[in-house]
Amino acid sequence: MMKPLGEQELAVLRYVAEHGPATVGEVAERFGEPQGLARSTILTVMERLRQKGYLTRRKVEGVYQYASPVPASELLRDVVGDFVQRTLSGSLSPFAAYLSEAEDVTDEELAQLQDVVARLRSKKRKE
Amino acid sequence: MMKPLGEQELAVLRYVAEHGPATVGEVAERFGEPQGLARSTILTVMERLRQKGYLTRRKVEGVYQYASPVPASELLRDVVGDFVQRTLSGSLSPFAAYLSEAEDVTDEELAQLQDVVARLRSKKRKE
DNA sequence: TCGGCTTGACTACGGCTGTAGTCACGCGTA
DNA sequence: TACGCGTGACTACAGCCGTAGTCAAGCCGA
Repeated sequence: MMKPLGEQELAVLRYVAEHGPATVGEVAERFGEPQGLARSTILTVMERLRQKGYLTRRKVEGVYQYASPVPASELLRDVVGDFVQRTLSGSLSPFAAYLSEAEDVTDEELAQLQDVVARLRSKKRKE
Repeated sequence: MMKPLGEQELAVLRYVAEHGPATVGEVAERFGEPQGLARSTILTVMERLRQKGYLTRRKVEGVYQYASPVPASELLRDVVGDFVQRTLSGSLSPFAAYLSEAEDVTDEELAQLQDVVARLRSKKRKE
């Protein structure tokens, strides 16, 4: 079970996971400010993420550098898994239904999906 | 934008959407009790869902029958869409990543996915 | 040396969600 | 008729999350 993450929390976590180790000041400036978030807000969120184990920090030249112990891709994969389990009770059909209505699937995403479906099929055959 | 739904709220909504119109008493008995939820809890949740517009009700022989205005499948599809937008900022890659690790994809789900990917491809070609 | 800016810890507060108690009302039965 | 039971409205409360102010300490430049 993942500890639950709020929407904003995840957004911040993603930012940190994607933009390498960063200080609160950096995140506040580059991520928070554009969205009108106060520095203290970013600080609070990051500290909560650390408490939940999603971020670690290390003092470098007097200031804390925060980093995600897992890469962003893995993080998001887990988030999706959690969503499928908790919210869809494990069923993938709703996803398929969503996809079939989805408007803007990029070529790349489509290719990824196709690839993964093909892989699942061959795995299935082997079983 | 969907009004946000809590996890439990969605579970109840799903139950009602899938098991036709039902009274609070019925939902409490068949859905709530097995999970140790008090009748008043179910009532509160259902009323909140109604306030948010996810449920409607109609008095039938003195008692309210609650129903979902949209079928469960559509509901879940929208929930997925909302998740993809809000949480993944519209990107499908994390979902592909999840799938490639997924353990228990049923034959049926796989078929659905394959189908939908094929459909997306042909649609793409036409554009 | 002193004042300002950066940093970090603490505190706060409102809203949403999960959970539930309580109370009043109406209907059916004893 | 009086009581019990199902039903529904209201109230409550704790936890989590989004948001932020404030304060103390340290560092750097005037």
